[in-house]
Parts: sequence; C-alpha cells; structure tokens
Amino acid sequence: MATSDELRIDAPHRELLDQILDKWSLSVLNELCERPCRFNELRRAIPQVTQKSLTATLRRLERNGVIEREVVSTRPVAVRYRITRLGKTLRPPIDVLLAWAAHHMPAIEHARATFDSASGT
Amino acid sequence: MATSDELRIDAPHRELLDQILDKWSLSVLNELCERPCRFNELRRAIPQVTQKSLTATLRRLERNGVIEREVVSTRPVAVRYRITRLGKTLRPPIDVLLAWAAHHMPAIEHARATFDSASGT
DNA sequence: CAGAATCCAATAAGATACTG
DNA sequence: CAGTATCTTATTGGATTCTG
Repeated sequence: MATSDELRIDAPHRELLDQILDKWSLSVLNELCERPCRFNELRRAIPQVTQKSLTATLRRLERNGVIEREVVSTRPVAVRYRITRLGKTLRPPIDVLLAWAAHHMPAIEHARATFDSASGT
Repeated sequence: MATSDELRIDAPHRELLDQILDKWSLSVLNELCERPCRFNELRRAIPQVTQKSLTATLRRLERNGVIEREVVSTRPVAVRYRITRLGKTLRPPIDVLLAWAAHHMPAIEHARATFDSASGT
C-alpha cells in the first residue's frame, strides 16, 4: 500500500518548490543560513549572479517568508537580509539534497558520458 | 566550526540539481517511482505538461542516469520509461522536500498574503 | 550602498502539423 | 504510439545607465 498516492505533487507544491529551489535560491539561502548579509555581500559571495537576478531572488524568497529584509537607515542606507525561523526549517531538506548530489555526482557524470557518447556516435 | 564551508554549492552541484528538480522532473520521477510508464501514460498522469516539455524532461533525466528508456519493438512501437537504481536513491531527498512543502504551506501562504498586502498598499 | 529602469539577446514555452 | 520539425510567442538573462 501507499504506492499510488503516497505523494501527489499538486500544482501549489510544485510552484512553491520552484520558487525556493531555483537557480540562485539555494546559494542565497546557504549564505544566509550562515550569517545575515548585505546586498553586495551576497553579490560577492555568489559571483555569477547578476544584480537583477539577485534582486528578484531576494524578493521572491522574502515573499515566501523564508528570508527577511531589514533597512538600516544610515547614510547611505544599509540593507540586511537574514533567514527567518521558517527559512531555517529549510536547512535539513536542502542538506539532504546537497548530500545526495555530492554522493552521486560521480555516477551521474558517468551516466552523462555514456549517454553522450551513445548519442554522438 | 562547520559554519562556513559545511556546504558549498559549487556550479556542478547547482547545475545537477537544476536538471533534476526542475518544473516537471519531480512529477515525472514521482510517477516512475511508482511504476514504469509509457510516454502517453505520463502525459495523462501529468496533464499540464506539453509533449515537447515532457520529451525534454525525459531526455534530461535519462542523460543523468536516473531513468531509462526501453523500446519495445512492436507495431506500433511501445516505449517504456522506468526509474533506475540511481534514480531510486532520489526518493528520500524528494520525500523530505515534499514533506517540507506540505507541512509549511500554510505558513508560506500567510507570508505571501502579508507581503502582497504590504506591497499593494 | 542598494537598487530601479531600460534595452536587447538568448532561451523556453505553446501550438500545429507531420512521420515511422 | 511516440515522437520530430517548425513557427511563433512569452519569459529570462545580461549589460548598461541612473538615483535616493
């Protein structure tokens, strides 16, 4: 039993995971799990991300309640992003995922090579 | 200790997770974890996916070694997709993820509502 | 510093038609 | 049945400029 509907992936769940597991979110969450960061700190920590994409990612994560944005009114302004309590609960799932990736990476690279050579020939 | 580099998300890992956790992969893997499926069975099981996206998703998953494609040469041909041994190891990470989503969905919807009303005003 | 605005190129997604 | 091919249309991503 529990084979058929143990896990239904309905649209809301898919959409949610899409928003939290996208290209840059994992890196951002990973940074913010370690310490609060300012905008340009994050840019430096994740060099490949553009300012535009980083902004979009931060907004999305904030909207979903996993990070929060605090404006420190100095001159010039400082903005500090930090992980929320809800966001912290994401750590175990993400860890499991990264552990999976790290562990199986060799097998996957082998599979890719096999696939590519089979197609390329 | 173990705060700073406990988890580095390097490019290969990010790319890998991108390929396996994308919009349709979770649904496809979920179906194939339960039983082998033919192409059109998958289409019916995941009604929103287009034929084009499903084909792309299946190729990508096959390339990464988590599913395999078997052609049964009847007339007309049948194609059977099934999960591989490697693919089965994805189940626990995915389960953890879906459990997280299911459990925290209410909190997230609340966060979204709060965020949206704060912006909209 | 922390973005918003804009423009443009590249890519992805949808719809349709066709094939072994 | 299980796709491929093609065309068109969003949607994304990068680069650049500007601002409180």
